[in-house]
Amino acid sequence: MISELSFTEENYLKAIYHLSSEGTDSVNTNSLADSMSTTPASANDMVKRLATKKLIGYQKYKGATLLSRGKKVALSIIRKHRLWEVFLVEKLGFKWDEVHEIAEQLEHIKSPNLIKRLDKFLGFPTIDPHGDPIPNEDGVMKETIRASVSEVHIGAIGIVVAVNNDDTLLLQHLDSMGIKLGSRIHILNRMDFDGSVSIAIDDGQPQFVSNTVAENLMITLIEK
Amino acid sequence: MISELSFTEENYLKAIYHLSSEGTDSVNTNSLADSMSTTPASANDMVKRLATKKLIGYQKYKGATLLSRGKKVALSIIRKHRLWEVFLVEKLGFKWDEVHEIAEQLEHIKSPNLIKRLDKFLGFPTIDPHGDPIPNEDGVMKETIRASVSEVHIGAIGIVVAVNNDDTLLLQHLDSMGIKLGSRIHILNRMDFDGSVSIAIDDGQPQFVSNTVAENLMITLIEK
DNA sequence: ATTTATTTTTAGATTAATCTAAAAATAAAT
DNA sequence: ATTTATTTTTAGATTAATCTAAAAATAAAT
Repeated sequence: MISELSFTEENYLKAIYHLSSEGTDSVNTNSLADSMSTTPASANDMVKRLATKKLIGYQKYKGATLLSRGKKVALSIIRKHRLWEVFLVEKLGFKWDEVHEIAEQLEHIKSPNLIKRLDKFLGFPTIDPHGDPIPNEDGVMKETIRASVSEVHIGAIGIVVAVNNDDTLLLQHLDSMGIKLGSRIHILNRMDFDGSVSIAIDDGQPQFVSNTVAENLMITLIEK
Repeated sequence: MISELSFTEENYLKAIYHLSSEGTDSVNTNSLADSMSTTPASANDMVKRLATKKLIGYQKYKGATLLSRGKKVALSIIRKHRLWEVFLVEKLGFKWDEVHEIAEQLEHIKSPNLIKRLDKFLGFPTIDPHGDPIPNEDGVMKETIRASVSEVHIGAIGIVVAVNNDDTLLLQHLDSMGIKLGSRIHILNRMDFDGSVSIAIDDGQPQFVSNTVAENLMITLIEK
């Protein structure tokens, strides 16, 4: 068993997990400090502490890597975070972009039983409102494929996870079409001559989006 | 506005609130330390800190009393605690006696919006699964009347909040009748000659309990 | 009214988590 | 191959929350 960790320790493990899944295998002190909004000195202290607890591997000047125990903790935090986000959006009616900060707090509640029951209450979701996969109790999660509407295959279905552009006009256009983060998009057809795409939003009527819109609209593919 | 308080500070304020509502107006260091499972020295340090933050009044050797700011914090923690308990029992199917520890953690989540939405989701409950009243946003709560089944008026409805006796036979008897903490009891009739009482448990069929049982069964009255 | 017991406070330490400033090690540039 | 820049680590401090042991104040007992 892993002895009680502090919120801070849990947050560091989560940060190391996220940083190491973004390419680099070994997480260096500066980027860790950055991601935790603290100083390299503090990050270094914490890395040493987590290493003595055998949660991460660490050699001076060589960065940190999660050990299996640490990875298990990180994934359980991520699982809790994402399940709570589903709860906040689906049950309490929060919007997609309001839930992160609250889930950052809720993810540290310690009670395995609570999470089991919450999971059941929510109908065992496998994806969170941001389109990210929810690890199961063993830390296993579905791989997700993230792509723009301009590049996915015809027939694909995905959840809008980002708009690669914060142009107000584009955002207003998406809004008027009923496209928002979390919308379910079905790719019906693509015109070769101009790259415009025919899509159905949340199983509604087919609509056209221009190539420019399609390029900026990021989705994660979900299984049909 | 009240600056961010630590979990510990919030817990101390809550403890002071509970201790001062149990009779004594001014809470002495030893009982506070007791209730926080810590040493008088620690409690004394915290009392001094809360006093400099103007959350409590404190004079050396004279104990602590909540100031209005401190009382407001204490009541908001209690509100959150009790709302989460309702959630855990009614939505997640926890039993009455499993929720306290989890609610102790959830009560410290900071997001007024979350609590507003949770309150709505739960249907604006005014009483928690233990029969304790839930303060509203302004810290106002219904007064609850706690009495034994042997003394309340005919027609009263209450929630079982305690059994004044830990005799195994009595507990087994209650169990076999389907009476547990949190059960809703409707008092139908009382026999004058022996004090036995006819009750309906959770809107079920009328059943008789002896005067001895009735005397030991504590309920809080709820509005009809 | 003293003595005795209890309660409360103070003094001094400890641990987790943080910081700044300086030193040491590594990586990049000429 | 040195010099320069960057990254990482160390040293020493700080704050919150805790502790033990001793001192001081208050309350209870004779």
